[in-house]
Amino acid sequence: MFLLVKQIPIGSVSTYKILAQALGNAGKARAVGNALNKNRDFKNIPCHRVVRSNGEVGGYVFGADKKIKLLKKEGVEISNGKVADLEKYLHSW
DNA sequence: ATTATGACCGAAG
DNA sequence: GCTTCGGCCATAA
Repeated sequence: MFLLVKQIPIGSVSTYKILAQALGNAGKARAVGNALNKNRDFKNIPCHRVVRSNGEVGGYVFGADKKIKLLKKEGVEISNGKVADLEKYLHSW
């Protein structure tokens, strides 16, 4: 799964749900988020590009605000703690 | 083995 | 909009 997250290009995001599907484990989004949380290999993995299916940024080890800032920095529009246009920035496999 | 927790999701009220 | 609930799975104690 880490490889998948690593593949997310700059300026794009993905959701826990989609990530789960990409792994062939639809409906196991919770496990995905859990894994990211525990591992938090921000050295290798851009966890900040993974958001909730409803567009909310979700959580982040260093705080959701940092996550948002990073995303905005990469060109993803965030408004009110949510991705402005999820469809546009969504990256899926 | 069992229990509890969590960066989740969808449906229902 | 909101909250609650049931269901999912991985990890830790």
